[in-house]
Parts: sequence; structure tokens; C-alpha cells
Amino acid sequence: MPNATEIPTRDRILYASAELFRRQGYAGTGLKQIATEARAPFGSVYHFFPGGKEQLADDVLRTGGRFFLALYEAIAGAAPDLPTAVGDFFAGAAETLEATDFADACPIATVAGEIASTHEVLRQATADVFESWLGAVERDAIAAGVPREQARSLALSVLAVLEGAFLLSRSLKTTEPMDACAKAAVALVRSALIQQPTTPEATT
Amino acid sequence: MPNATEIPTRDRILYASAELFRRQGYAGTGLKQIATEARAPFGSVYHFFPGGKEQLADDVLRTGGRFFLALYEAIAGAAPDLPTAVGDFFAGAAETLEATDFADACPIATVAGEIASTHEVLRQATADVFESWLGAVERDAIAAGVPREQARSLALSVLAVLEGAFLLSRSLKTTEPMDACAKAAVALVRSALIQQPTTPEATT
DNA sequence: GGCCCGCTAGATAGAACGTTCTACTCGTGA
DNA sequence: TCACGAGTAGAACGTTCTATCTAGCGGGCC
Repeated sequence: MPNATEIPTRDRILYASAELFRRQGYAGTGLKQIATEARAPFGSVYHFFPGGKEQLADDVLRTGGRFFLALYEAIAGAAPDLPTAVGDFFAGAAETLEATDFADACPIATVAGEIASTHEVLRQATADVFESWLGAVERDAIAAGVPREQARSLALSVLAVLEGAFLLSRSLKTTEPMDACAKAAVALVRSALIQQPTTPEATT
Repeated sequence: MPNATEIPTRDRILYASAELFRRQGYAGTGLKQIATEARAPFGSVYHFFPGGKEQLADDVLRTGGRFFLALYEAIAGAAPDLPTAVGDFFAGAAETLEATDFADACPIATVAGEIASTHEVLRQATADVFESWLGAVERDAIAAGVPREQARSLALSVLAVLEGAFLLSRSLKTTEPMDACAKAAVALVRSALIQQPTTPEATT
């Protein structure tokens, strides 16, 4: 435990929770396991998150959502156009999957599927995060010349392809779905741009 | 409990498990809840599934997989071509989502995401089921005139879009993602057919 | 110095978990 | 008539769960 003193306890708990929740789900992860993984005393979990597991999960989902959004915006900002941005993002996802033995995928998907029908508070958190991502892609699509109505639809489709690719890749333990879906997502973006080319370049 | 005597206990357990697993996930569903929901004595669960929760889940996943495959094949068999079949399937999914208050989606997705990194036996079960679905779509795509290499890729993309649409629709509690993804999936199929039109009709 | 408070640390409670076990009912075949 | 096995029924076991509680550490402020 060398760096245990450098990173604040609250952040260690948050980080360990994020990793465990996204790999094992909400119900499959215990607070004791989180405390152990975070090298934090059990009592500290309730000290920093008085609302218990629910508040912790809510924070984890929203924090992970912001992080993933920032990741997308960084990649999109560095890419010359939207199709390239989407392709790069999928490629990065495939790399991460392979590097973590198909454990680290979407930061909220596993929990989202699990609690959608049973836990309204957390469902709302996942919905907010998804909407924030959709908004970013939609904005970039509009900036790239896609009409408003199509932009929303395009964002939904691209995000769905990504989420589906995460699930299939993790289940099949291959990046084959992610690779195939990368091409499909880029194709969807391209066809939306071809249909209404107004400002061919510009991203973010 | 009127029909409790008509349907065999084993089937009632299987059916109740399928419903609960897909809505609440594997870890989030208890065997006691399953027994209660199935109107079966608790001991019967272990009588019919001596392997316990794992064997029960394995059976549920594979049975649900066969059921969903049959559903696809029924829809595909009734449709005049592959794009129509895919569109009809997505439309049916949207209807089911709305009718069940966004609870009933993919029979295995929730569990698949949850156990992919933690439960090798069940991960293999979900992988087998996904492969069976991919095989069916791939076969239909080839029959419709899509080249072999593209057919596999198309099947992966279409399934990913479907799974992603399920997740987003359940989280956002709208069929908007499913509706948008239906169009995207049909577009993907169409573009694969246009690129190599050999036998424009024929499905299944 | 003495006090206070953020934080650490973990014991503890009570419920729920998966699993195992025994006892019982009832229809069938010898 | 009796034995037997399939299935019913649920108690009990040890573990783990979330959550609460008390106690103590240690640095900053009066």
C-alpha cells in the first residue's frame, strides 16, 4: 500500500467502486469488497457516502459518465472530422477491452441494465449520463452538417452500436464485434453526412 | 394459484427465473424470490436443478436463447426480405418494451453484462446463445446475397445495434432509441445488399 | 497546552443469501 | 398391503449483506 496515502480515501473508494461496479454489477459488488479494494476502513465508506450504497453508486455513475464524456471530447477534438472521431473512439475501446481481458468497457452499462427496472434513482442517473453523451455526439453531428432531427437519431444509433459492441465483445471475449461495429458506426455517420453535406469539416 | 397445477413445477421455476433474471440480473435475484414467484416449494428448486443457482441460470439462458431465436426465425420467415425482417423484429421489440414498462428486453443481456468477467460457466452460455443468433442472421444475409465475410460483420453490427437499443430504451424509458436503431439497422442491411446484389429477395 | 473535529478503524446487529438437510405426501407397482 | 421414489415443504446452517455504532487517532485553532 504505497500510494494509499497520496490519493484521498474518498477518491480511492470512488475509483474502486467504479471498477467493481462496471465489472461485476451493482448487486454483485459488496461494500466490504469495495472497502478492501480501496484500502479504506469500512466505516469510511459511510462517512463519505452517508446515503449508503445507493449514493455511492449514484456518484460513481455520474463521475464515470463525466470521465467518459471527457474522453470522447478529447478524441473528437483531436480528430479531423466526425467519422474519424467515431472510428478512433471505437478503436480505443477495442484496445482497452483487450488490455483488461475484456473487463473494462462502458463505465455504466452493466449497472444500467441491472437496475433499469428495479432502482429508479440509479436508473435516472444512468439516463442522465446517456443523455449527456448523446448531447455531445448530437452537437458534433450538427456542427458537421447533419440536420437536427437526423443528428439525434444518429447519436442514438452510434451509442447503441457502441454499447452493443461492448456487450458482445465481453461475452464472446473477442474484439471482433467491436471491430465490425466500428466500421458500421463510421458508415452510419458517413451516410448521414452524405445525405446533407453543409459543413463537411468541423468537429466539437 | 389457478394454473399452478397445469404447468409443471420445473417449467414454472424456469419461466419465473427467466423473467426475474432478465429484469433484475443474476446477483440481484434470489432463489427464494424465484420459488415464491413460481409458486413452487423452495426445495423443488434444488430438486430440479441440483447444480443450484448456476445450473438454473445456465438452463434459463440457453432456453431463453432458443426461444428468442425461434422468434426471430418466425418473423424472418414471414417477411418478404431481410431488411423487412430486421425492421419487423425491431418494431416487435419496441412494442414489447412499451407493453412491459421497459422491463422485458433481451432475455440474456442483463445477465450477460453482469457475469462476463466473473462467472466463466455462464459467460460461455451467453456466448453460445449470441453465436446461435449471429449464425441465423449470417445465414439469412448470405441467402439474401451478402458475401460471407460481410455477412458475419453485418450480423454482429445488427445484433449490437439491437442490444444497445435495448439498453438505451430501458434506461431512458422511451422507445426512441429502439425506433432510431430500427432505421439504422435496416440501413446497414440495405447497404450490405446494395454493395453486392446477387439474390435480391429470399430470406431464411 | 488543551480542545475539537475530520477521519480512521472495526465490532456489531439483523436480515438475506445459497445450500443442505430432514420430514412428509401421494401415486404406482410388486 | 406394503415399499418405494418423485416431488413437496420448509427448517436450519454458515456466510455475507447493508447499515449502525462506538472508540480512538492526530492535526489545526483558541
